[in-house]
Amino acid sequence: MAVTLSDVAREAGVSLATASRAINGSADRTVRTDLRERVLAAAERLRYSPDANAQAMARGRTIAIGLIVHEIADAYFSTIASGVTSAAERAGLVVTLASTDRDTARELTFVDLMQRQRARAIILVGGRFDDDTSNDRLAAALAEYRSRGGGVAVIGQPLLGVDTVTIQNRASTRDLAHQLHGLGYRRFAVLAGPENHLTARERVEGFRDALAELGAPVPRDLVIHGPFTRDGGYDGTAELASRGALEDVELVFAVNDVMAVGAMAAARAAGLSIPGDVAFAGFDDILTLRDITPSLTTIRLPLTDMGAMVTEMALSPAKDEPRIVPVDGEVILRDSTPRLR
Amino acid sequence: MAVTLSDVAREAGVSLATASRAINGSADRTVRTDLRERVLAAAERLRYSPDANAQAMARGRTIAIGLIVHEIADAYFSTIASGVTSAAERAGLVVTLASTDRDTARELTFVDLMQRQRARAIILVGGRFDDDTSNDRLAAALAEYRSRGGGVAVIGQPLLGVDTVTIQNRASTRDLAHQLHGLGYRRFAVLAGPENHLTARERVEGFRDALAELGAPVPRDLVIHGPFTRDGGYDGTAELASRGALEDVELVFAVNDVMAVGAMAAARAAGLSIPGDVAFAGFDDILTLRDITPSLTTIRLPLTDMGAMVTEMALSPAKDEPRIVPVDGEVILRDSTPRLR
DNA sequence: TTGTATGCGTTATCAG
DNA sequence: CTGATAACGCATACAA
Repeated sequence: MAVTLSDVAREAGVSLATASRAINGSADRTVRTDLRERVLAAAERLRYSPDANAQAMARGRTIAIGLIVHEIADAYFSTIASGVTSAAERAGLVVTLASTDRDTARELTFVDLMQRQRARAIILVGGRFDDDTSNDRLAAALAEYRSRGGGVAVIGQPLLGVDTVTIQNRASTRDLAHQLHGLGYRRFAVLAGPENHLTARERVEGFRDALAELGAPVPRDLVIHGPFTRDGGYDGTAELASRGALEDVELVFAVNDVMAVGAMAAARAAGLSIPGDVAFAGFDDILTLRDITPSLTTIRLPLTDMGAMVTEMALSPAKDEPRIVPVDGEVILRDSTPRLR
Repeated sequence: MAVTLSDVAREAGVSLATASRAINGSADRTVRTDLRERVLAAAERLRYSPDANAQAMARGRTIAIGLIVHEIADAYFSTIASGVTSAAERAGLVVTLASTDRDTARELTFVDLMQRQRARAIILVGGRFDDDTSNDRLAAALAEYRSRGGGVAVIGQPLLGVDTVTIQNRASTRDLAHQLHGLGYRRFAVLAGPENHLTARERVEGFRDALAELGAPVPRDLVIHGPFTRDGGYDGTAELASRGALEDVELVFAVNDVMAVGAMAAARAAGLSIPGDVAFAGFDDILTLRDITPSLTTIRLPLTDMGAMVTEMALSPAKDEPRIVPVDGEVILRDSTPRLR
């Protein structure tokens, strides 16, 4: 059925080996021009399509890299994914995508799957959880994958023993806290995300620590935990509103933008005006932020670049100690947090 | 280096064939229990990981499906992609992702790439362009891929000769036009997207035709063409504003949501209030819409479901005529288009 | 039920 | 520079 390289060779009147060399045509152009052209013509005529699986077998390496994200429909992840696909294309590789829906068990399953696919590298993106068991399991799986020659790089916390692009969460939210304080804000609430989500936790800690030092601590009961999603932001704010807490709060900080955006929707639904009655700030600077009103103060992350960066790391050797690449967030003040006093 | 099935067989003291049968363990459980267990134990001990490429060769089929989208960072595509990855996971398949940046040439390249990967199926999502040459070329590539046993399904216009999930663009925008007319709107402008983009064109035509029939035709100079992106919406609206055209216009219809959202940002930048000075409507009902203000009137598409649907089509036989599955859009009236008179 | 032998489509080794 | 031929890792007819 399928036309193979042997067919091409026969059609061109050369040996299999010559056909292979002519078509691959890599570094060693050790094939006579007329033969090469005959082979190429034959391939064209027969509509030959090399079998990547067979090539992978013979060569001992594939052209695939695995990308594992929490949720591809989320703007944060899809933007990073865009950076990954671009970098992969540049490197002549294809990316195999897996979306775990934040299920650590599924993460493990997908690492195994990529392993079986003999992917060149695995890229894992998404904050880790405070769960030693699952982190250790994952670290072990990745270590084994690496021991078999695969490359690994992660965007998240550097606790998997592999190359990591890590966001300076604490420093960024400290910075944000200082700037907001400078604008006159003193009474804050925090939509803190899941308690065991390390990214969320770091962001909260940086924010609260800085504010405590500044003499404007965030009361414990104004730190609301919930899902790291839009609805998490919405529900958390709805809860604050129903408690009447928002009347005393000047600014709500959500640990990521989608939460902040959901939070603003909830505030509006509760009849509050933004930023008149309450101000908001987020984290990530996802692209869709440009178009929400009022424009949201946030911390910008170079998401696409991070995708490209993590891809290059995953593909480069680095045999020694795991490399840690810190990424700074840049505070962007916008209309959602006007000067207060 | 790598541990192979032969290693497992030797370790378990059985033949290669038995080891294969024990580990694959498919329909025919034709291997004695004690042997099977010995093999499984050996595999576990040796940390055996089957080579998917070798399996693909031996079996004659892979477990990969190819997904080609215009831009994975776009909410429309990433939501569909989410539906595809879910459906693929359910089917025990992995998805190889390619983002073309709306480049038809690259689309062709990726089809070829998926072909080489011997992907089980190819899913192509994104509106076609009015460009017979590139469409024909693509159709030919897909036909060849199918003739080699691959499945193909598309979300877009049914002009590639393959199974297609097609959005009822005309009917949907006609419906929208009627409803807006019913709300009292008479003077419209349209952000029409690229002139050669078929989805954009269909949406514009349905909208304009209906309005013409209703006696409220959209003047040609209020139909602005531009990119199918957020910035396309922004720039188109900025142009309308700078021409002073928005003073006479009651409602701006953008052929997709990201354009509408960009358009609203531009209107605000021009000092207009929404919907006080001008109303807006979009198309797609992307998830992020929930959180923009005012909430945007649009036409809802079941994006995730469409992703699942197109995956199932691509994976199912259907040897006869290409199947066309129409998807209806549902008009959702929101705050951006209040009753006018 | 198990084992042997062959083939899958390429690349790479090693002679000519 | 070219051509046999042996891998690559696994599945599967066929034989035992």
